Amino acid sequence: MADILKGLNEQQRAAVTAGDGPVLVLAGPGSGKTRVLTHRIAYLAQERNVRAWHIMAVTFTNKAAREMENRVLGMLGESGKLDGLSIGTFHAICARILRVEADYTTFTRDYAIFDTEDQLAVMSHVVGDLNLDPKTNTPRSLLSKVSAAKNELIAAREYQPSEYRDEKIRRAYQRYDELLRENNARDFDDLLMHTVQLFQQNADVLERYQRRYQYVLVDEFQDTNIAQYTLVRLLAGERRCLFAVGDPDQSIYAFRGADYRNVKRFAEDHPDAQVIMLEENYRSHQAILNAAMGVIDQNTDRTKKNLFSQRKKGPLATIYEAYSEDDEAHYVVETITDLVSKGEYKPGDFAIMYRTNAQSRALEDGFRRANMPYRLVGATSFYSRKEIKDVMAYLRLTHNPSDNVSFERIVNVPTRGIGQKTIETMITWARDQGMSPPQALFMLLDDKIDSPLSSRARAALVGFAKMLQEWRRVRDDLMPAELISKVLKDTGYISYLDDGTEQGQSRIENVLELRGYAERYNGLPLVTFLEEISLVSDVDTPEDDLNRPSLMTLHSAKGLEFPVVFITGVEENILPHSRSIAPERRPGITEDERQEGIRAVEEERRLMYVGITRAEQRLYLLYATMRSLYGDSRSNLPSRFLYDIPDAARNGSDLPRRGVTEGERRSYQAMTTWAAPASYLTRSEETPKSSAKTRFRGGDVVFHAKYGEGVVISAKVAGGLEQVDVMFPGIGGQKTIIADFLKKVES
DNA sequence: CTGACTAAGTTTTTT
DNA sequence: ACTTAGTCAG
Repeated sequence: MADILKGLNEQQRAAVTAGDGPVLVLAGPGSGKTRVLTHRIAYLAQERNVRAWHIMAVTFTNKAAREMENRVLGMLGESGKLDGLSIGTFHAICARILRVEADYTTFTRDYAIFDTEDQLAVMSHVVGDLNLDPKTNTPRSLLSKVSAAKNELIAAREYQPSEYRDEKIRRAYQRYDELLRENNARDFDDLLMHTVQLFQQNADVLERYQRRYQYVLVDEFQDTNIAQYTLVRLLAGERRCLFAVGDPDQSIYAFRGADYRNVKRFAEDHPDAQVIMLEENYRSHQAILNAAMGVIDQNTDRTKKNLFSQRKKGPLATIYEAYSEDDEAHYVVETITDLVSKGEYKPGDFAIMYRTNAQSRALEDGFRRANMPYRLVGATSFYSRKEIKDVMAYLRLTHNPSDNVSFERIVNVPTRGIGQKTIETMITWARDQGMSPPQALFMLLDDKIDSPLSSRARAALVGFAKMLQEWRRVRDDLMPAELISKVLKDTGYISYLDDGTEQGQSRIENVLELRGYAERYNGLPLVTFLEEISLVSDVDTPEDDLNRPSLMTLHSAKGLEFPVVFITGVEENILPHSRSIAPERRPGITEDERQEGIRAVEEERRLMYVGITRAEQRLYLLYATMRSLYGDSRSNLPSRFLYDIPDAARNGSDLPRRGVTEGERRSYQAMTTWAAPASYLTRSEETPKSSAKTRFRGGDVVFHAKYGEGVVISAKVAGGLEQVDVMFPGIGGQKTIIADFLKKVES
């Protein structure tokens, strides 16, 4: 007991030792959330004699799951009480349940799991099948609607269209699900929704799992969606032994269905829940926390938290105004060099965070120029590389011949004379025969079968079919790695990649790395390998402990901490991202759209908050006055979030003034030449152009994304566009701006 | 059927 | 700027 509770504060202990009822741990950043959950598992196993078999712990990523498992093992490993403990992501746990309970579902045990790319391929077929206009109904947009519905547990036949556009979505959803079924495949959202359906439709199955999982613990609860929350409630059942840990202020995945209101729902659904708040921060010193609170306090619809730290005082947040992204990179590299040479920090103590992956480029250049090694976190994941996906498609098709997406992916890779036309003929023919294309492919092996294919095309397809048949024959006798070797050899895939370029070489290395990785599955069935690869985003990076500065997006910084943190590109249009502030710039939007815009900016604010709170000792916030984006050079204003940081918590560059003072407004107003309303004009003056009403008039205070606040001098409509002359004190000059780019500021 | 050209569209990311 | 999807001549 002493061991497990050692080093925990009173609230943390209360959480770890809480009784069997529902428990909600609401905790700030750096308060030891995950630690509490880890200790809770060890406590249950050791002190309460709960068999590990009865415990299910859900984490946000696979990596977090592995780390948690290791830590629990470290705490009570020798007692060997962890048999059967389930730690993993929702998706991994659901995938396994669906496989084990396949008899209760309409999919076979061998079902494939489709990732985003596969999903897009399926949805493209849907657009074709339904003759939808791909301009207005892109596969991507349809998919996001379907995914949102699934996340809310709305099945295709329950989807209620409320307007005409939704009717198309409903049909697309239906067709999409049909195609998945034909492929014997589920997408990520299905894993969750189908598991919920399995439990809802089979009381006996649910009861079995409720008996098994008597303790359900969920980490990062603010990032769960409705499906996940429903699942957790079903499992907890009458016992309601739910233990959820989260921080609504760190919810940054709403864009993919996470709903931080689950936290509120949990409290409402469990009125007797024990709610434990952890506010003490063990990570950062107070100045950093004050900066973080200044930013997050601007969000509405939240419970205010008072973050405090007993750490000794540390430096204030430094704001640096760079000229450009190159200067930004330069400043980062210089600062690191300086702090390292003083012996205060080692290279691995630094992290550089940014909103978008595209921003890493200039930083990488900077590091390379200075000959400083760095670590790039995330970016293109190993498993989303083309060459890896190709090889995986071969294995998946071998395992599940109904997988049309994999079939279409590699039927002509490397090129073997099977072109678009042949594939089309083949698919049409297969459909006419009531078979899947891969099934039809095997039919071609029989000479007597008639088909509309040319003899050349048929010969090419037969060659491919023979290979596939051979792989299917040996798949149970070979280890996964051996099967990969055979596929590579039979298809000549390696020489296909070897195009003499460096890129080709690195692709070959990647494929060989995949084969090396598959060695770990020696003795395990192919399906285990396939399933785990589908549910994992990236390979273990053994260089994780490399002593280098890390570059990452703010999203991938979640859960991490570093002594020194730089956040770059803290600018309007980047953080908050232009897409999230688009609604507030657009005039004449509906109330719903406006609310949507506010929600989007609040999520950006939480992202900024997550970034700031990663810092233990030093925090640098950078913005550039000039930055190249999509080719041309643009300038952004410093992010609104910077202005929310209290003066007492920051030093460095002074932020440019954003507003218009009363004195400036009056003096600029004196310059105004009113655009006279139409009623003031005589008939002769009333030309079609000038009679149009302007939205702005002299004296209005307006906001422009680039120049900040200004005062309208005059406005006129010409060529169908409202042109507004505005005086901007921020730049000390006058500009003519199209009205659409201006927003009225309430004064 | 393949390689070369052109147009379009650019968040965040884990599963 | 840069990738990538789609079109077209060889």
